[in-house]
Amino acid sequence: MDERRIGSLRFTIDFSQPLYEQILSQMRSLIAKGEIDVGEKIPSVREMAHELKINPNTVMHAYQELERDGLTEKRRGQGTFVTNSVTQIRHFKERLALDYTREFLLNMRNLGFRPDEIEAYLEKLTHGKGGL
Amino acid sequence: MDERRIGSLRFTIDFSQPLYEQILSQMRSLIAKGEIDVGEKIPSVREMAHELKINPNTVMHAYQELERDGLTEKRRGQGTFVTNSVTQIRHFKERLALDYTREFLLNMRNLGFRPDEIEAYLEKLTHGKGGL
DNA sequence: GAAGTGTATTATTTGATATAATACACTTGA
DNA sequence: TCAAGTGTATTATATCAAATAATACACTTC
Repeated sequence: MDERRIGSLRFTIDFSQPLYEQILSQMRSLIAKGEIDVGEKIPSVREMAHELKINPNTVMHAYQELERDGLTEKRRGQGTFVTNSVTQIRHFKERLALDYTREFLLNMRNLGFRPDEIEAYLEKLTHGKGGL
Repeated sequence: MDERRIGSLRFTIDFSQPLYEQILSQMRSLIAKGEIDVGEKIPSVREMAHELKINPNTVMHAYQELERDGLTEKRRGQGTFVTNSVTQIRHFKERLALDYTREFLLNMRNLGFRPDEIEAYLEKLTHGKGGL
């Protein structure tokens, strides 16, 4: 587990997942939660690679996925910027939320849980002592 | 997408995931839902490999995980059997349900959803027209 | 003892992941 | 103008997980 600060952003890298996926998911989260502003510049490929001590190609991989998500736009010679479209970001969140929820429901149903049981279980876990 | 019947069991194999993981998750589901009875014999490594047209070693991999889950017991010269312990199976379901739910909550929170929003979203999706 | 079990070993292939080194195209600003 | 900083592309290499292949061994049942 390795933690690095890049500008005002905090990144945590380990070896449990592919590096580019870790960058991708953390960047998605930062943008989705508005911790990076709309239109704001994100760290350059080279800076990110240098700070995280990984290869620029690996960062590139993550950044290309971000653009496919519609979350960023690249400007040659300038850098990579979060999209100005709040709508784009909202759509991304809706898309991913739907994916996550469907996967969760499928997993639980494969264990034999019925829809009402799933809701009850989630509620119990959410409201339980200790939270989460 | 390839579908095979092995005895009374139905298996579906594709190339979206590692083969042993597909066997593992489908077998887990069959046992968890009681579609294979407690104490019942499951297909032999060789039979499964032959029917699914894959390598016995790959089936072995999945079966070893099943045993680590506490869902099966192996008897040399006889075969692999679902555990007789209903408690074991219940514990496995509780363990996995907790994992799935925690992962789901983490994913949603990373998108900026608050706990009450997550519950509301799940409920909306579950009770919506079309189901699932 | 033959047939069917799980198990172990060794070798090989394939694809995803990551690194490395380099070069090119574009933009900005001194 | 040109240096510095951007994204991009290419080629080569290394590593590891996943899967296959071929065999052999130990055990159980009939």
